[in-house]
Amino acid sequence: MIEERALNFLEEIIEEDISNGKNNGRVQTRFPPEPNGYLHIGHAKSICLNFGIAQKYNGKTNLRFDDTNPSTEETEYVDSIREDIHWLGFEWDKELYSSDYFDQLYDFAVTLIKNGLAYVDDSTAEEIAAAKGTPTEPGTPTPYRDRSIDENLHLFSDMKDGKYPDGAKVLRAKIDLESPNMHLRDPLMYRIKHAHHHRTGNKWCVYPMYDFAHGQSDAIEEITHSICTLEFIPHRPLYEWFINKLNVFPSKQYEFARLNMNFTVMSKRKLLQLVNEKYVSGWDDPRMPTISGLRRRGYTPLSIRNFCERIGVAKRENLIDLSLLEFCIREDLNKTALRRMVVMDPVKLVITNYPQGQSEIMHGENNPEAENGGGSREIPFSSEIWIEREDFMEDAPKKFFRLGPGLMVRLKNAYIVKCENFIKDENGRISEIHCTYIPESKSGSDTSGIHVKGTIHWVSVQHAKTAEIRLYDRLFQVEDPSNEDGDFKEYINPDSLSVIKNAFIEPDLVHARPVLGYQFIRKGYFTMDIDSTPDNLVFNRTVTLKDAWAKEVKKS
RNA sequence: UGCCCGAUAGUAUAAUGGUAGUACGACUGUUUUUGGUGCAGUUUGUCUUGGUUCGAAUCCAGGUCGGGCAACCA
Repeated sequence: MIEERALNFLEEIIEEDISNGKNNGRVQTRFPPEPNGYLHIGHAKSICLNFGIAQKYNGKTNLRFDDTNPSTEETEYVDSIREDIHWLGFEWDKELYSSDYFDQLYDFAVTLIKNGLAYVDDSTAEEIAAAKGTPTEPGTPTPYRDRSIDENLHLFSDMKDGKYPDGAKVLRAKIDLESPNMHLRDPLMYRIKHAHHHRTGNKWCVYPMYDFAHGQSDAIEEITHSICTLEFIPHRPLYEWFINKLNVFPSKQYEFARLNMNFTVMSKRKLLQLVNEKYVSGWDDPRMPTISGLRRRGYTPLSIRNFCERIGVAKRENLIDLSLLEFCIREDLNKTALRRMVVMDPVKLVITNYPQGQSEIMHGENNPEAENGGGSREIPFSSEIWIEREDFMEDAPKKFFRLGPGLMVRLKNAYIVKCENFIKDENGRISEIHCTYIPESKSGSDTSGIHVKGTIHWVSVQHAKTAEIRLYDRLFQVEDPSNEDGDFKEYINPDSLSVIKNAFIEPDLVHARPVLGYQFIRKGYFTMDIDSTPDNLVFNRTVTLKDAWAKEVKKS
């Protein structure tokens, strides 16, 4: 966990409320997703905020599905949302649905009608929009605004009873058509939708709008602090108007700036497009900023919670650097990931003075950050090994601390070798590197007195197994795809996924398990993908290691 | 050209009238059997113009810039 930090503005408000004895010091929050898509890292911010605040101030958090629009909502999404919140490490108090309150909301609407504060409007959507005016011009009443209470009561009842087709009528609050706040210009409360609802089935054909459901749901649950994102600020007066006119529990709404991250998109609508149009394999594609995508990519719940802590909470728009998220996962995985050796772009290295056909067992620490190295695993060594092609250069520059003619390196967990020769194929490509090894330089019992600058990873040819490795990069080529000209999908990074079919892996990795994080030494952090089978192991790259050499190369 | 919200290093976020700090990034150096990790250090900031005050990032006024608001979406 992160050490103590200054309170964010919401915590300041809450501490003040508590010290003023507001709600008897009770703190109740809620996380209110609409089940019309998968949760993403932006939701994680909201989850950590709502659940975190409740934990911190001895309160509780409800999970409430905001399911007032039957045409977009599905139980698949409900299930994924529940799973993701649990995986992040949070437990909700009550699991609730806005649809639980449909009867009560209907009664609220009737109450408002009876008080002359709501009316049934037969106008079309276009007519209503036109009569609302514009931000700079006041709205005008439609011909139905002054219907009698009795008529409104009957019409609304008939709406509920299915006597009208979709769109024929709506129920509107009677507030102020000239308000500078557009949300107060007689907002819609109910619309007719003859649609099947994932929970209430065909019971209803009228459904409340968000604005008539959200605040009252908060009130019913006696939510003390209703935390939402900035775009709902102009809704707050309406939120309070309903609470006031209905004389229900006075929940208070507070708004913070949603998370934006560079090189990705964060709207459910856009993410759904990527899924539907097959730019990615699904909501849980490891390139997606969804919780399920990050999970499959190898991110840990702790890393995401730490990230949400570090980005802070405020009211100004922000665009968070992807590098902070990457820092958080490296920080966590560095402490826990098992170190293994994998060669992805192999070239053969032959040790000419090591007896052919002979092999020996080396030992490698599981994790140098852990106590006692986290234990060790066995690594077979022999006279022919695979190394990375990029670890050899025919004309090595001065600062290249790897292999080249006459150069020496340490083979990780094994011997120091010296390059004596190399062979090229007919295309001029290096096909084999010939080295001699120094028998006294064995790891752990090195008496050679030789110090080399570089250490490289390797896998014994004779003992190597293979695996499929999926390398991921940022999904978009530009920092803020939504803010570019044209369709955001034009900016998808064509190299966001590259697959290596037959990487050579050290034998111990056949025991790899999903969920665990691995560090393929010098290559990055990896995790086993759900597509993996014993016959075809598949690993996803979670994130690369920081690479000072790559920077050096880039500079020149 | 209405109403609302906001503006502190490259990116975020503190300082709540009294020394502008922290994290990430970038850059140095150091350690290292991962060019990883660790450690040490450097760099860069209060949108603007006035005002109040002994003192302003903070309070006030004007301006500038950014964002939001006119879905039978949430």
